[in-house]
Amino acid sequence: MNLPERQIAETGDANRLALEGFLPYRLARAAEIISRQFATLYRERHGLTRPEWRTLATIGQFDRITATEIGAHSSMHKTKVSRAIRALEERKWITRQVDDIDRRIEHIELTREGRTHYRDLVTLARSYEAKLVQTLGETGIGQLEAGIAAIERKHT
Amino acid sequence: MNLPERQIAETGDANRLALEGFLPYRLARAAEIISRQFATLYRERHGLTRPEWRTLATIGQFDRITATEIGAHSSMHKTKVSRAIRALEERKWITRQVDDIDRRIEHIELTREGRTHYRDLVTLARSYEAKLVQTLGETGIGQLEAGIAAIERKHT
DNA sequence: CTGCGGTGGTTGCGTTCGCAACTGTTCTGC
DNA sequence: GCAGAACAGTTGCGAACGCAACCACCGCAG
Repeated sequence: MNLPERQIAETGDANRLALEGFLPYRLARAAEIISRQFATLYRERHGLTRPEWRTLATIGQFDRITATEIGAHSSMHKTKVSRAIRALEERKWITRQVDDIDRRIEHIELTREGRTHYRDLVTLARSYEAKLVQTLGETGIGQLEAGIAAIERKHT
Repeated sequence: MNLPERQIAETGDANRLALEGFLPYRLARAAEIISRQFATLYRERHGLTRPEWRTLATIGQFDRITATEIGAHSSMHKTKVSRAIRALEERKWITRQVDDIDRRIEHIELTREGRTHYRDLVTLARSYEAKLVQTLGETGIGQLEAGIAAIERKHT
Protein backbone atom coordinates (compact mmCIF):
# COMPACT_ATOMS: atom_id res chain seq x y z
CA MET A 1 0.00 0.00 0.00
CA ASN A 2 0.91 3.64 -0.66
CA LEU A 3 4.04 3.21 -2.67
CA PRO A 4 4.98 6.66 -3.88
CA GLU A 5 6.55 7.72 -0.61
CA ARG A 6 9.91 7.99 -2.27
CA GLN A 7 8.71 10.44 -4.87
CA ILE A 8 6.77 12.60 -2.52
CA ALA A 9 9.74 12.80 -0.23
CA GLU A 10 11.86 14.29 -2.95
CA THR A 11 9.98 17.51 -3.36
CA GLY A 12 7.87 17.43 -0.26
CA ASP A 13 5.01 18.43 -2.56
CA ALA A 14 2.77 15.95 -4.30
CA ASN A 15 1.94 18.45 -7.05
CA ARG A 16 5.48 18.74 -8.26
CA LEU A 17 7.82 16.31 -9.84
CA ALA A 18 11.48 16.18 -8.92
CA LEU A 19 13.13 15.70 -12.29
CA GLU A 20 16.34 14.47 -10.68
CA GLY A 21 14.38 11.68 -9.05
CA PHE A 22 12.38 10.66 -12.09
CA LEU A 23 13.56 7.29 -13.31
CA PRO A 24 13.34 7.78 -17.08
CA TYR A 25 15.32 11.00 -16.75
CA ARG A 26 17.92 9.46 -14.49
CA LEU A 27 18.29 6.49 -16.79
CA ALA A 28 18.68 8.66 -19.87
CA ARG A 29 21.22 10.80 -18.09
CA ALA A 30 23.25 7.86 -16.83
CA ALA A 31 23.29 6.27 -20.27
CA GLU A 32 24.35 9.55 -21.81
CA ILE A 33 27.27 9.89 -19.41
CA ILE A 34 28.57 6.39 -20.02
CA SER A 35 27.94 6.51 -23.74
CA ARG A 36 29.77 9.82 -24.16
CA GLN A 37 32.66 8.66 -22.07
CA PHE A 38 33.18 5.52 -24.07
CA ALA A 39 32.53 7.33 -27.35
CA THR A 40 35.39 9.68 -26.62
CA LEU A 41 37.73 6.71 -26.52
CA TYR A 42 36.91 5.20 -29.89
CA ARG A 43 36.41 8.56 -31.52
CA GLU A 44 39.85 9.76 -30.56
CA ARG A 45 41.51 6.45 -31.29
CA HIS A 46 39.75 5.32 -34.47
CA GLY A 47 37.76 8.32 -35.60
CA LEU A 48 34.49 6.43 -35.39
CA THR A 49 31.02 7.78 -34.74
CA ARG A 50 28.57 5.97 -32.51
CA PRO A 51 26.66 4.25 -35.37
CA GLU A 52 29.94 3.30 -37.01
CA TRP A 53 31.26 1.75 -33.81
CA ARG A 54 28.13 -0.29 -33.35
CA THR A 55 28.18 -1.44 -36.95
CA LEU A 56 31.82 -2.42 -36.81
CA ALA A 57 31.29 -4.25 -33.54
CA THR A 58 28.42 -6.21 -35.04
CA ILE A 59 30.26 -7.16 -38.21
CA GLY A 60 33.27 -8.26 -36.21
CA GLN A 61 31.08 -10.33 -33.95
CA PHE A 62 29.59 -12.31 -36.85
CA ASP A 63 32.25 -12.30 -39.59
CA ARG A 64 29.71 -12.22 -42.42
CA ILE A 65 26.42 -10.43 -42.06
CA THR A 66 23.87 -8.33 -43.91
CA ALA A 67 22.78 -4.75 -43.29
CA THR A 68 19.35 -5.64 -41.99
CA GLU A 69 20.85 -8.12 -39.58
CA ILE A 70 23.24 -5.47 -38.36
CA GLY A 71 20.32 -3.17 -37.71
CA ALA A 72 18.41 -5.83 -35.83
CA HIS A 73 21.36 -6.81 -33.72
CA SER A 74 22.55 -3.34 -32.84
CA SER A 75 19.13 -1.65 -32.54
CA MET A 76 19.74 0.84 -35.26
CA HIS A 77 17.55 2.25 -37.99
CA LYS A 78 18.14 1.10 -41.58
CA THR A 79 19.44 4.48 -42.64
CA LYS A 80 21.92 4.72 -39.83
CA VAL A 81 23.27 1.32 -40.73
CA SER A 82 23.38 2.15 -44.42
CA ARG A 83 25.36 5.32 -43.81
CA ALA A 84 27.69 3.67 -41.34
CA ILE A 85 28.39 0.89 -43.81
CA ARG A 86 29.18 3.35 -46.54
CA ALA A 87 31.58 5.22 -44.25
CA LEU A 88 33.35 2.02 -43.23
CA GLU A 89 33.56 0.90 -46.84
CA GLU A 90 35.14 4.20 -47.84
CA ARG A 91 37.78 3.60 -45.19
CA LYS A 92 38.32 0.15 -46.66
CA TRP A 93 37.57 -1.52 -43.33
CA ILE A 94 34.84 -3.68 -44.84
CA THR A 95 33.83 -5.20 -48.17
CA ARG A 96 30.42 -6.12 -49.49
CA GLN A 97 29.45 -8.81 -51.91
CA VAL A 98 26.04 -9.26 -53.39
CA ASP A 99 24.46 -12.64 -52.63
CA ASP A 100 24.53 -15.00 -55.59
CA ILE A 101 20.99 -16.24 -55.37
CA ASP A 102 19.24 -13.23 -53.80
CA ARG A 103 20.71 -10.12 -55.29
CA ARG A 104 18.96 -7.76 -52.90
CA ILE A 105 21.20 -8.97 -50.11
CA GLU A 106 24.73 -7.81 -49.49
CA HIS A 107 27.11 -9.79 -47.32
CA ILE A 108 29.52 -7.68 -45.38
CA GLU A 109 32.91 -8.73 -44.07
CA LEU A 110 35.90 -7.06 -42.52
CA THR A 111 39.03 -6.44 -44.55
CA ARG A 112 42.36 -7.20 -42.94
CA GLU A 113 42.64 -3.56 -41.94
CA GLY A 114 39.11 -3.63 -40.56
CA ARG A 115 39.93 -6.70 -38.54
CA THR A 116 42.92 -4.98 -37.03
CA HIS A 117 40.80 -2.05 -35.92
CA TYR A 118 38.11 -4.38 -34.64
CA ARG A 119 40.55 -6.27 -32.44
CA ASP A 120 41.83 -3.03 -31.01
CA LEU A 121 38.27 -1.89 -30.45
CA VAL A 122 37.49 -5.06 -28.54
CA THR A 123 40.35 -4.58 -26.14
CA LEU A 124 39.33 -0.95 -25.78
CA ALA A 125 35.80 -2.03 -24.91
CA ARG A 126 37.01 -4.65 -22.46
CA SER A 127 39.29 -2.25 -20.70
CA TYR A 128 36.56 0.37 -20.49
CA GLU A 129 34.19 -2.14 -19.02
CA ALA A 130 36.85 -3.16 -16.53
CA LYS A 131 37.38 0.45 -15.57
CA LEU A 132 33.65 0.76 -15.13
CA VAL A 133 33.60 -2.19 -12.77
CA GLN A 134 36.42 -0.60 -10.87
CA THR A 135 34.80 2.82 -10.46
CA LEU A 136 31.24 1.67 -9.92
CA GLY A 137 32.08 -1.39 -7.88
CA GLU A 138 31.11 -4.99 -8.42
CA THR A 139 27.80 -4.57 -6.63
CA GLY A 140 26.93 -1.35 -8.48
CA ILE A 141 27.55 -3.06 -11.81
CA GLY A 142 25.60 -6.09 -10.73
CA GLN A 143 22.60 -4.02 -9.74
CA LEU A 144 22.74 -2.00 -12.93
CA GLU A 145 22.90 -5.13 -15.05
CA ALA A 146 20.03 -6.69 -13.17
CA GLY A 147 17.94 -3.55 -13.66
CA ILE A 148 18.72 -3.38 -17.35
CA ALA A 149 17.98 -7.08 -17.69
CA ALA A 150 14.52 -6.44 -16.28
CA ILE A 151 13.89 -3.89 -19.03
CA GLU A 152 15.31 -6.18 -21.71
CA ARG A 153 13.11 -8.97 -20.53
CA LYS A 154 9.93 -6.97 -20.97
CA HIS A 155 10.70 -5.14 -24.17
CA THR A 156 12.12 -8.00 -26.23
CA MET B 1 40.79 -12.95 -9.23
CA ASN B 2 40.03 -13.39 -12.92
CA LEU B 3 36.87 -11.37 -13.21
CA PRO B 4 36.03 -11.26 -16.93
CA GLU B 5 34.57 -14.74 -17.00
CA ARG B 6 31.20 -13.30 -17.76
CA GLN B 7 32.32 -11.57 -20.93
CA ILE B 8 34.27 -14.50 -22.28
CA ALA B 9 31.34 -16.76 -21.70
CA GLU B 10 29.13 -14.63 -23.88
CA THR B 11 30.85 -15.31 -27.17
CA GLY B 12 32.97 -18.24 -26.19
CA ASP B 13 35.76 -16.38 -27.95
CA ALA B 14 38.03 -13.95 -26.19
CA ASN B 15 38.80 -12.11 -29.44
CA ARG B 16 35.25 -11.10 -30.05
CA LEU B 17 32.89 -8.84 -28.21
CA ALA B 18 29.24 -9.68 -27.74
CA LEU B 19 27.56 -6.35 -28.33
CA GLU B 20 24.39 -7.49 -26.61
CA GLY B 21 26.40 -8.16 -23.47
CA PHE B 22 28.39 -4.94 -23.48
CA LEU B 23 27.22 -2.74 -20.66
CA PRO B 24 27.41 0.70 -22.31
CA TYR B 25 25.41 -0.64 -25.23
CA ARG B 26 22.85 -2.32 -23.03
CA LEU B 27 22.49 0.80 -20.92
CA ALA B 28 22.05 3.03 -23.95
CA ARG B 29 19.49 0.66 -25.39
CA ALA B 30 17.51 0.37 -22.19
CA ALA B 31 17.46 4.14 -21.76
CA GLU B 32 16.35 4.54 -25.35
CA ILE B 33 13.45 2.13 -24.89
CA ILE B 34 12.17 3.81 -21.75
CA SER B 35 12.76 7.31 -23.04
CA ARG B 36 10.91 6.69 -26.29
CA GLN B 37 8.05 5.00 -24.52
CA PHE B 38 7.52 7.88 -22.16
CA ALA B 39 8.15 10.44 -24.90
CA THR B 40 5.28 8.97 -26.90
CA LEU B 41 2.94 9.77 -24.03
CA TYR B 42 3.72 13.45 -23.66
CA ARG B 43 4.20 13.96 -27.36
CA GLU B 44 0.77 12.62 -28.18
CA ARG B 45 -0.88 14.33 -25.26
CA HIS B 46 0.81 17.72 -25.20
CA GLY B 47 2.80 17.88 -28.42
CA LEU B 48 6.06 18.32 -26.57
CA THR B 49 9.54 17.34 -27.67
CA ARG B 50 12.01 15.81 -25.25
CA PRO B 51 13.88 19.08 -24.55
CA GLU B 52 10.57 20.90 -24.14
CA TRP B 53 9.32 18.33 -21.67
CA ARG B 54 12.47 18.58 -19.60
CA THR B 55 12.36 22.34 -19.66
CA LEU B 56 8.74 22.46 -18.65
CA ALA B 57 9.34 19.95 -15.89
CA THR B 58 12.18 22.02 -14.53
CA ILE B 59 10.29 25.31 -14.60
CA GLY B 60 7.32 23.71 -12.90
CA GLN B 61 9.54 22.27 -10.25
CA PHE B 62 10.99 25.66 -9.30
CA ASP B 63 8.28 28.21 -10.15
CA ARG B 64 10.77 30.90 -11.12
CA ILE B 65 14.05 30.06 -12.74
CA THR B 66 16.59 31.22 -15.33
CA ALA B 67 17.68 29.52 -18.54
CA THR B 68 21.15 28.60 -17.27
CA GLU B 69 19.67 27.08 -14.17
CA ILE B 70 17.30 25.02 -16.30
CA GLY B 71 20.23 23.74 -18.29
CA ALA B 72 22.17 22.80 -15.19
CA HIS B 73 19.24 21.07 -13.58
CA SER B 74 18.08 19.12 -16.60
CA SER B 75 21.50 18.36 -18.12
CA MET B 76 20.84 20.17 -21.35
CA HIS B 77 22.96 22.34 -23.54
CA LYS B 78 22.32 26.10 -23.57
CA THR B 79 21.00 26.03 -27.10
CA LYS B 80 18.56 23.24 -26.43
CA VAL B 81 17.21 25.15 -23.47
CA SER B 82 17.05 28.39 -25.41
CA ARG B 83 15.07 26.81 -28.22
CA ALA B 84 12.78 24.93 -25.88
CA ILE B 85 12.05 28.14 -24.01
CA ARG B 86 11.21 29.93 -27.19
CA ALA B 87 8.85 27.15 -28.23
CA LEU B 88 7.10 27.14 -24.86
CA GLU B 89 6.84 30.91 -24.94
CA GLU B 90 5.23 30.79 -28.36
CA ARG B 91 2.62 28.45 -26.95
CA LYS B 92 2.09 30.91 -24.14
CA TRP B 93 2.86 28.31 -21.51
CA ILE B 94 5.58 30.45 -19.96
CA THR B 95 6.54 34.09 -19.56
CA ARG B 96 9.92 35.70 -19.14
CA GLN B 97 10.82 38.84 -17.35
CA VAL B 98 14.20 40.46 -17.42
CA ASP B 99 15.80 40.87 -14.02
CA ASP B 100 15.65 44.43 -12.70
CA ILE B 101 19.22 44.68 -11.51
CA ASP B 102 20.99 42.30 -13.88
CA ARG B 103 19.44 42.68 -17.27
CA ARG B 104 21.24 39.69 -18.80
CA ILE B 105 19.11 37.39 -16.71
CA GLU B 106 15.59 36.34 -17.58
CA HIS B 107 13.27 34.87 -15.01
CA ILE B 108 10.90 32.30 -16.38
CA GLU B 109 7.53 31.34 -14.94
CA LEU B 110 4.57 29.29 -16.01
CA THR B 111 1.42 30.97 -17.22
CA ARG B 112 -1.90 29.64 -15.97
CA GLU B 113 -2.15 27.52 -19.09
CA GLY B 114 1.38 26.31 -18.62
CA ARG B 115 0.61 25.34 -15.07
CA THR B 116 -2.36 23.32 -16.19
CA HIS B 117 -0.25 21.37 -18.63
CA TYR B 118 2.48 20.95 -16.05
CA ARG B 119 0.08 19.41 -13.55
CA ASP B 120 -1.16 17.01 -16.16
CA LEU B 121 2.38 16.17 -17.09
CA VAL B 122 3.20 15.39 -13.49
CA THR B 123 0.37 12.92 -13.16
CA LEU B 124 1.38 11.44 -16.49
CA ALA B 125 4.92 10.99 -15.24
CA ARG B 126 3.76 9.49 -11.98
CA SER B 127 1.49 7.05 -13.67
CA TYR B 128 4.19 6.05 -16.12
CA GLU B 129 6.60 5.47 -13.28
CA ALA B 130 3.99 3.40 -11.51
CA LYS B 131 3.45 1.34 -14.62
CA LEU B 132 7.18 0.87 -14.80
CA VAL B 133 7.26 -0.43 -11.26
CA GLN B 134 4.48 -2.76 -12.15
CA THR B 135 6.06 -4.22 -15.26
CA LEU B 136 9.65 -4.33 -14.06
CA GLY B 137 8.85 -5.29 -10.50
CA GLU B 138 9.85 -3.62 -7.26
CA THR B 139 13.16 -5.41 -7.13
CA GLY B 140 14.01 -4.70 -10.75
CA ILE B 141 13.35 -1.00 -10.21
CA GLY B 142 15.33 -1.04 -7.01
CA GLN B 143 18.32 -2.61 -8.69
CA LEU B 144 18.12 -0.24 -11.63
CA GLU B 145 17.97 2.77 -9.32
CA ALA B 146 20.89 1.51 -7.29
CA GLY B 147 22.95 1.00 -10.43
CA ILE B 148 22.11 4.45 -11.75
CA ALA B 149 22.88 5.93 -8.36
CA ALA B 150 26.36 4.44 -8.57
CA ILE B 151 26.93 6.25 -11.85
CA GLU B 152 25.49 9.49 -10.52
CA ARG B 153 27.75 9.28 -7.50
CA LYS B 154 30.89 9.07 -9.59
CA HIS B 155 30.09 11.51 -12.35
CA THR B 156 28.65 14.35 -10.29
C1' DC C 1 35.12 56.49 -15.88
C1' DT C 2 37.07 53.40 -18.97
C1' DG C 3 38.59 49.25 -20.83
C1' DC C 4 38.32 44.31 -20.54
C1' DG C 5 37.37 39.68 -18.94
C1' DG C 6 33.34 37.00 -17.72
C1' DT C 7 28.53 35.73 -18.01
C1' DG C 8 23.38 35.02 -19.75
C1' DG C 9 21.25 34.03 -23.66
C1' DT C 10 20.74 33.74 -28.95
C1' DT C 11 21.95 32.70 -33.64
C1' DG C 12 24.48 30.69 -37.82
C1' DC C 13 26.13 26.77 -39.68
C1' DG C 14 27.57 22.28 -40.77
C1' DT C 15 26.34 17.56 -39.18
C1' DT C 16 23.30 13.93 -37.85
C1' DC C 17 18.79 12.11 -37.48
C1' DG C 18 14.69 9.53 -38.85
C1' DC C 19 10.82 9.29 -41.68
C1' DA C 20 8.92 8.46 -46.10
C1' DA C 21 9.58 7.69 -50.72
C1' DC C 22 12.23 5.34 -54.01
C1' DT C 23 15.01 1.52 -56.77
C1' DG C 24 15.86 -2.96 -57.67
C1' DT C 25 14.86 -7.61 -56.73
C1' DT C 26 12.38 -11.85 -55.08
C1' DC C 27 8.11 -14.19 -53.72
C1' DT C 28 3.20 -15.33 -54.09
C1' DG C 29 -1.19 -16.42 -56.07
C1' DC C 30 -3.90 -16.84 -59.77
C1' DG D 1 4.24 -16.64 -66.31
C1' DC D 2 2.56 -12.31 -64.88
C1' DA D 3 0.73 -8.64 -61.59
C1' DG D 4 1.23 -7.13 -57.18
C1' DA D 5 2.85 -7.65 -52.41
C1' DA D 6 7.00 -7.90 -49.82
C1' DC D 7 11.73 -7.04 -48.86
C1' DA D 8 17.03 -5.21 -48.95
C1' DG D 9 19.14 -1.24 -49.16
C1' DT D 10 19.59 3.92 -50.59
C1' DT D 11 18.38 8.70 -50.93
C1' DG D 12 15.86 13.30 -50.27
C1' DC D 13 14.39 16.25 -47.07
C1' DG D 14 12.93 18.74 -43.10
C1' DA D 15 13.84 18.75 -38.22
C1' DA D 16 16.99 18.55 -34.37
C1' DC D 17 21.67 18.76 -32.68
C1' DG D 18 25.86 20.92 -30.84
C1' DC D 19 29.64 23.82 -31.47
C1' DA D 20 31.49 28.29 -31.97
C1' DA D 21 30.76 32.90 -32.66
C1' DC D 22 28.15 36.49 -31.29
C1' DC D 23 25.39 40.41 -28.67
C1' DA D 24 24.24 42.66 -24.59
C1' DC D 25 25.33 43.42 -20.19
C1' DC D 26 27.79 43.22 -15.55
C1' DG D 27 31.83 43.84 -12.55
C1' DC D 28 36.33 44.74 -11.62
C1' DA D 29 41.11 47.03 -12.03
C1' DG D 30 43.58 50.81 -12.82
